[in-house]
Amino acid sequence: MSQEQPDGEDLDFWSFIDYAIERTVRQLPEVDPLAMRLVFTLHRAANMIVYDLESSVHRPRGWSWAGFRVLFVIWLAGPLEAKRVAELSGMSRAAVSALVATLEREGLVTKRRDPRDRRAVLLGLTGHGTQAIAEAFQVHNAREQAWAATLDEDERATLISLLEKLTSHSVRIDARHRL
Amino acid sequence: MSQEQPDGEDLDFWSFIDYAIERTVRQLPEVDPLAMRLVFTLHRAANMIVYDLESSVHRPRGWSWAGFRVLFVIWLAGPLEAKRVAELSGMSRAAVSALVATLEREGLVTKRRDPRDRRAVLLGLTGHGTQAIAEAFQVHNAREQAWAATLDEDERATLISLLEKLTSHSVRIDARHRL
DNA sequence: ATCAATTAATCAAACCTTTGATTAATGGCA
DNA sequence: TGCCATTAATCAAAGGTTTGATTAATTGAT
Repeated sequence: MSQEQPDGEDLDFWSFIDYAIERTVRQLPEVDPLAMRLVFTLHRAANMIVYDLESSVHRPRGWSWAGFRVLFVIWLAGPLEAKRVAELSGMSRAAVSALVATLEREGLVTKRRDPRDRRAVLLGLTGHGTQAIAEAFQVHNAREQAWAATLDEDERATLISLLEKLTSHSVRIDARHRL
Repeated sequence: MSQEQPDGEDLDFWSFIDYAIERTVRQLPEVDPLAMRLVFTLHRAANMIVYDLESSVHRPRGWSWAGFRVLFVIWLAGPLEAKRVAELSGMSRAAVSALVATLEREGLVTKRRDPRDRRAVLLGLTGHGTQAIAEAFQVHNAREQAWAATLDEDERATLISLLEKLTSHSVRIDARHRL
């Protein structure tokens, strides 16, 4: 038992993936351990970075990660239809709608009906919103730089390139995406 | 205007990042475009894959992505303290607590007080839960393989290695993490 | 010109996540 | 032994996300 089945209680955040792969492959031989490790590690990395950025930069400003993403899109590309904001931030229209209600309440975002299409809502930033996102983004990017500094310049470029390859081929496997 | 400031309304999911970097660097010269692109692309990739896996594999089974992650941890390492489940799945104890309430209601997970430490709750899978996660994981991994097939074997190994380097050095920048 | 199909935003309901607080249990130190 | 600090799970409150439904507006075909 002690050699055959290592006690799950001894596992920690870092050791889990190796254990998981070993156990899974043993139980389900047709499982692809490399694919498993790839998705697990990618999800882990993104989660860790997002949690760090959100808790160190955005929450202290009263924002959420999602709120920051919407503010960022509107800052750069606004005023913009809510539908487009949803697309550019990778969220659903319903999520943007609920989120914008919060951001509007906080005096960061403005909403008005698009005169050219009465179905559509145009989202813009208030003066305060513009100032706040410009400031926050600098702090955010400084933190991004701290993370990116873990890799050298070549590694960064490689990582980006591989991730871009991964995402751009999503159409090939008909990946589900938000509407 | 037409050359100087491309209309935000022409942007789509794929073109946004280039536009965002160009615009940001122009407004805030000290911004590091590579770090920006790295974090953006990583978050995008993880988001796309998770959304695809969740909507194609887990939601049809009545599960959420988070539910799947908890079931997976308990399947492999359980029975296990809730605290440990939280650590291995990268969630907070409060999140696991709320999630397990749902999974227990669905007859997938069992909870009992740990006789050795009355504060702790031991989480295990029901027979049905065990069967369900084993089946779901095979479908899940097949989908993971579809994603991973976008890259060749060497690229996969490189990507994993870079992501692992990125995450393991989180301690170096004192990254915030869940308690 | 009319109608049906499509589109945009929001709603409803359920679930997931966060922080800090709460309650109960444990461990270590004096 | 007793007390205090720490620990574990849950609670409370607020907010974020999903799907399908709803309401209103637009578009395209006849």
